[in-house]
Amino acid sequence: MQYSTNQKAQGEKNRYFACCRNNFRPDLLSRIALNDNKAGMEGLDRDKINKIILETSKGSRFYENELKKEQQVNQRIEKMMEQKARITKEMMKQAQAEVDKLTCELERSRELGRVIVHVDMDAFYAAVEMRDCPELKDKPMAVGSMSMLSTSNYHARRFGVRAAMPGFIAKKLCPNLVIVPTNFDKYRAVSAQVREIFSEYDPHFMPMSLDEAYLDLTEHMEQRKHWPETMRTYYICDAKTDRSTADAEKDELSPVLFEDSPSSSPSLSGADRKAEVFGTSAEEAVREMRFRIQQKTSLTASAGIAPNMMLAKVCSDKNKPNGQYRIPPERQAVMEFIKDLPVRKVSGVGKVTEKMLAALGIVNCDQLGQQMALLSLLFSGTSWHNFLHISLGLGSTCMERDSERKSMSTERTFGEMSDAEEQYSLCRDLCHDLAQDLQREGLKGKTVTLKLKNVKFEVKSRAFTVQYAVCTEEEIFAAAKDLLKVEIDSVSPQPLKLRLMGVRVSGFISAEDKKPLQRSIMGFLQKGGSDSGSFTQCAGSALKAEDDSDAAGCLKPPSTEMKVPSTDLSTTNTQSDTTSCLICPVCNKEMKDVNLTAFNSHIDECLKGSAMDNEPTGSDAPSTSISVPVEETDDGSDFKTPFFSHRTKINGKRTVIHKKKIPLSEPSSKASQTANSLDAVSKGLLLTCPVCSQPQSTDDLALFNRHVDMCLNQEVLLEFRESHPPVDHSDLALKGVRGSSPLPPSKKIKVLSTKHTIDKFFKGNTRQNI
DNA sequence: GGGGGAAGGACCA
DNA sequence: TTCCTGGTCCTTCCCCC
Repeated sequence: MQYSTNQKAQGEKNRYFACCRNNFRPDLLSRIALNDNKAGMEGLDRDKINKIILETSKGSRFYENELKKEQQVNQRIEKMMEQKARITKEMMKQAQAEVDKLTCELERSRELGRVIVHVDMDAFYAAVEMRDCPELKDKPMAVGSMSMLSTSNYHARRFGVRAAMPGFIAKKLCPNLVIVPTNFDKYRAVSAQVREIFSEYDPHFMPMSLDEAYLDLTEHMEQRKHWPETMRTYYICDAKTDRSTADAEKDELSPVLFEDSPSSSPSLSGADRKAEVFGTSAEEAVREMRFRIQQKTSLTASAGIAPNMMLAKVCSDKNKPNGQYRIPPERQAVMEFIKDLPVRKVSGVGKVTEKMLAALGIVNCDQLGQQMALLSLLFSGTSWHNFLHISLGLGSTCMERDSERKSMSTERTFGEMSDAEEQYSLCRDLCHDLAQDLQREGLKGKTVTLKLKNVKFEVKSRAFTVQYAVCTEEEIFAAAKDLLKVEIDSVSPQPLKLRLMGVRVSGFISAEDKKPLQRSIMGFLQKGGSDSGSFTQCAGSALKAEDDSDAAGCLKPPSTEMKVPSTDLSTTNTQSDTTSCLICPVCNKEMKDVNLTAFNSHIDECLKGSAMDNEPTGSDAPSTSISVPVEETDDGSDFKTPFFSHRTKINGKRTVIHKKKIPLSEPSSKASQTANSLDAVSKGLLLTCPVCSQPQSTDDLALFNRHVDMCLNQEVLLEFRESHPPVDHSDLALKGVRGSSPLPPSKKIKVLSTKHTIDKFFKGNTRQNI
C-alpha cells in the first residue's frame, strides 16, 4: 500500500466539510470518530460511520468526557502554537545544528545487520472463534460484549466495527453483527501453540501479547544457510481450514504434520504427501513460520521483516491479513519506506500526538524529519529524539528480554456504585485478587495506588507508599481503604458515584527480596552476592564479601526488608539446581557446576571431617568458622542472624547486610556453638544447634542438618515478624512518605503537559547512543 | 539542583 | 441502556536533603 500525502490531505479536508454539514465540530471527531488505522478498514465510508458513532454517543457521559479531553488537547495545541510564534530565526538555526549533529551520530550507529521479525496473528480472537464455529465464518462477528469489543473479523470491519468499540455502537453500525463472548483460556492455548513455533526460530523471542511477538532471526538465518533441503521441507495438512477444535487437537497429535522438525522426523519423507520446500532467505524463513502456524492452528499470521523493531512492527501491518513484507537491510530502502509513512502508523504515536503533529503540518515521516528543528524546540528531549529516530527509520535492534515487572494491578468496571459500604467491600475484593496475583509471582511492593473512575468518566488515582513492602490482602486493603475513605469524605455528604475501581501495587522491592521468605541453603552459601540475587552468578568469595560489608559500613542502615533475606528455593527442593560456583562453608573450597544434592553431600562429608579433626585455630581457620551477618541497628547493637552476607538493591540503592566472620574459638557465639557441636560429633554424643542452641542427638548428621534447616527457616520468619510488625495504617493514614505532609489528593488543577511520551521501541542500544 | 513520590495522561494490545 | 483491562512510560509538580 502506498500512502499518498495529497490524498490524505484531501481526505482531511473532505471530512472537515462533511462535519460542518452535519453540525459536528471537526475537532471532536478525532477522539470520537472511527479510527480506521487498522487492516481491513481501508476505503470505508467514514462520514457515514462517524455520523452513526456520533449520534449514538452524543449526550452520553462518555461523550461529554471525551469532549473535555479533546478541549484539553486543543489547549495544548494552542499553547504549542503560541510557543512556536515566539521562536526566532536564531533559535531555529541553533536547533537545526543540534539536530544535524545528532542525525550524524545516529546515522553512524545505524545498525542494519539484524533480522527482526514482528509476527501478528490476524484478528486473533475472532479467528479462533470462527475456526471453532465455522458458521461464523461468513458473518460479521466480533469478540467481546455490548460494552466493549476486543476484536472483529474482516467482514465486520467493512462496517467500521473494530476493536475497542462498544458493542452497542457496533450493533448500530452493523445490525447483523454477532458478538461472541471472550474465552481467554482458549486463546491462551492457541497462543502457546504459536509460541512453540516461535521458539524454534528464536528461543528468546519477545511476546507482546497473546497474538503478537518480536523475533530476532539473525542467528537462525546464519544456521539456516547451511541447512539441507530436508530441514526446510514441510508437509501440507489437508485438514479443512474450518476444522473444529477436536480436529485441531487431533492434528496436534500428529507427529507427521505438526510436531514438525523434519530433521527429527524421518517419517516425514513420505513421498505420497504434498511437500513445501522453503528457501534460506529471511522471507522464506518467515513464510515457513507462518505456514507452520497455519498448519498447526488453522489460523493465519502476518509478519514484518526489517532491521529493527519499529520498522518490523509497521511492516507486519502492511500486507495484513495473511501476508508479510520485508524492508531490505539497506539505508536507502528504509528511507524510501519511511518517506510516505503516516506518523500514526508508528507504534507509540497515538491520536493525541497525531493531532499535535498535524497542527504543525506534519502527517508523514518525511515531514517529521523536515520539521525536526522546530520539534526540538517545542517538545521535550525525549519526545523529539523519539521523533528523530522515527524519521530516520531507526528503532531498537536489541530486544529487551526478561525486563522486570514494575507494577501489578486489578480493576473492575461496574454500573454506578454509590454506597460506601459496597465500595469498601469491592475494594477488599480487589485487594484480595491482587494479593493472590502478587503472591503467585512472589512480589511485594511499597506503593499502593487506588484508581477511581466516577460516573462522569473522570479518572483519579491516589497513591500511598507504606513503610514496608506489602503483598497480603490485609496489608493492601489497609492502605487502599484509607485512600478510598479520603475520596468518599471529600464529596460527603454527597455519595461518591463510581463506575470503576482499581488497586495497584508498585515499587517492588529488589528481585532478591521479592521472593518468598524462606532462605535457602543456596542463599547462605552463595559466594559473595549479587544485586540480582541470581544464584548462578559468582561475584566474589565469601571472604571477599566481608570486605564488602566493611565498605558498606558507611551506608545507611539497611532497610528493614533486609532482615528478610530470601530466595525462592527452600533447602528441600533444590536438587535440580546446578550452580556455577559455590563455596563450602566448612572447608571453604570452591565448587563449580555442582548441583545442590552433591553440594549438600560435600558439606556433610566436610562436617564429618571437620568434626574428626576439629582443630580451631582462630580467625585464620576458615575451615571451621561460620559466617554470621551483623545487621546494624539504630542503637548500634548487632543484629545477628545465621546468614551469610547478602547484598541487594532497594529502590536502586545498593545495600549490604553485614557479615561478621566468627572463628570457632570466639566464645558465646553461635559459631562457637557449632564448634562445640562439631566437637560433640567427634565424641559421638550430641550436637548443639547453632540456631536454637538446643543440643540435638547426633546419631544421624542428615537429621541434624534438617533440624538446622528448620530452625533457620523459623528464625527467618521470627525475625521477619519482629522487623515487620503489623502495620497499623490507621496511624500511618495518609501521611505519605514525606512525613508530616498529608497525602490527600491534590485538588490542584494539573498543568497539562505539552510533551509527548517516548516510544518504547527506542529503549535499546540506539537510544543509548543519544 | 537532584532524587523521588504523587498524580495524571498517552499509548499499547 | 451500554464505552474495558492491565500494563508501561512520560511529564509535571512538589518536598526534602
